[in-house]
Amino acid sequence: MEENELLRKRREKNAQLGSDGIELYPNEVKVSHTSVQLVDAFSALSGEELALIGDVFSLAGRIMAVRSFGKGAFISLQDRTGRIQALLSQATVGEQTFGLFKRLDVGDIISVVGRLMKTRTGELTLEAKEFRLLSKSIRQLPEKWHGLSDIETRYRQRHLDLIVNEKSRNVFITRSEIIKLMRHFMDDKGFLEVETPMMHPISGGATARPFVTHHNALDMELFLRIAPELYLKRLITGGLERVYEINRNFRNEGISTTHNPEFTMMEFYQAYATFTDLMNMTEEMFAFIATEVLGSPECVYQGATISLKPPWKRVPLRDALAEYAAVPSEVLNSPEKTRDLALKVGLEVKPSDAHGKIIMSLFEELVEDKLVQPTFVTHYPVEVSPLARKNDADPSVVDRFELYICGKEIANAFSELNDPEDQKNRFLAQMRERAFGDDEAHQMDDDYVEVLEYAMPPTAGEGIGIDRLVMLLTNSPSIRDVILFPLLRRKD
RNA sequence: GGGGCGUUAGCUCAGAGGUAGAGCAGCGGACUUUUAAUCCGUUGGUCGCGGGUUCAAUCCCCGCACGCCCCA
Repeated sequence: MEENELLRKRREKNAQLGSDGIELYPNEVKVSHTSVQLVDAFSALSGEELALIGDVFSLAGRIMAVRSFGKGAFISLQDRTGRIQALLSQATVGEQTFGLFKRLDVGDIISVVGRLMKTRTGELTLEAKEFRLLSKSIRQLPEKWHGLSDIETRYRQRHLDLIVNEKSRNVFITRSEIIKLMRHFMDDKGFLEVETPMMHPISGGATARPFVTHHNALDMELFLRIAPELYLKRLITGGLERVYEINRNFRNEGISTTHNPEFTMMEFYQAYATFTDLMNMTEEMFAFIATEVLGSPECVYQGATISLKPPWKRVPLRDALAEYAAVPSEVLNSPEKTRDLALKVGLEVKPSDAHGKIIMSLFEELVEDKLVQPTFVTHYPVEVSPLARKNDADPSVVDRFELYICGKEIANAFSELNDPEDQKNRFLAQMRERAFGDDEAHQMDDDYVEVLEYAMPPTAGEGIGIDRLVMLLTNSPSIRDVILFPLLRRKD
């Protein structure tokens, strides 16, 4: 980075501080409280009451603002919990120490030890008895009032975003809470958290293009996983019965406000459950998390009020096409009419595309956006669901649902296919799709079929897109707002 | 991949074919209770990069890079 004048002056200043015997990057420091602990515990007390407590508080944090007035200065000290005002006055710390303080800069990290007091406007303030420089900054922070708003800089220099933008900080704190609550919810129901491979010799568990990598010692091609599904079902076959995994998936596809090439899923499998059970469980889980995080099962997303209070709407995919796009069932019953409609609405249809695949495309084109309140869309075509169990009454569809909220797919679940012969045939059908040029079609996985031959219990499984859920609960318009380091092109 | 918009000081933003502007930050000074502290003074720019038009381009034109939004 180019050396500008400000940077050069700071370096010179630091050299001077150093040669004056000031340690710029000392190590050990004892901190007794956080800023918010003090604000919460002592804001209600009067100055007289605070005076009785004494010099027992030590804090560390970053200087975010300085308001100096000659022989004293108020600073805003920011730590992980928030901010508190501190007062440095020459009368209290002495001329020499105050002189050192005046050489510090906004952005420096210091510790302060002192007592609590009230200013005449009633603000709780830590009056320093002593302070210590803990880490010297040589770069200027973004502006104190407007903060950092340039989107690109916020993503590329997330540390600045986090220092300066409280909103951004809160999004990631909430993200962590959401995941913690989800773990809590799953653990309570007797699920075991597991970790399965991120590097797969065969890419499977979803229809998506994988990232390819190579293991040198084994001279083996490997794929970053697009889903943990097949491994988790091996664990179900192994008798663990209830497992979940919260981790990254990687899909080699475009980037948008709802897509990052690596994203986080919570995927879980429950033996002796059906996809209907999972609908109930998902309602319960989301309402629980929203209530814990927001205080109620309602949230506002980009102006729309969303109620996560159960029960949510459940609608078979074909009925959704009728209800939201006025597509009659006689069209969906006929492969020819379905194809004609797809062409009419401008979809790209290949001659090899199966009937169910076109129905799915029509749904995505005509219905998805309209599903604002939480909606379970059920009974997807068998052709687009190679790992799901066929519906007993109608084998052209599977016992599957996708959850839509605010027009976005948030979860996908189904009763698992555990008939090894059916599974083998589904893989073969996918191979044919692949031969017709669909490079997202599922690969053949003979090892997985063999697993099913040992008998997997009837099971239902679900994947929940954590990033999208966090977007919803933090009212974030872009997935990049909820991923600390979203993928960007390199900037040289 | 296509279209639209954007890129000017550390940050937030104005600007106009003719020597580049503000606020904040910074620097120097004043000030013992500030709250975007205040007051006086002041430094700081490859106007994203490369070409073209022009006497003259940061501004107009073309291309590229990066970002955002929409579409596929």
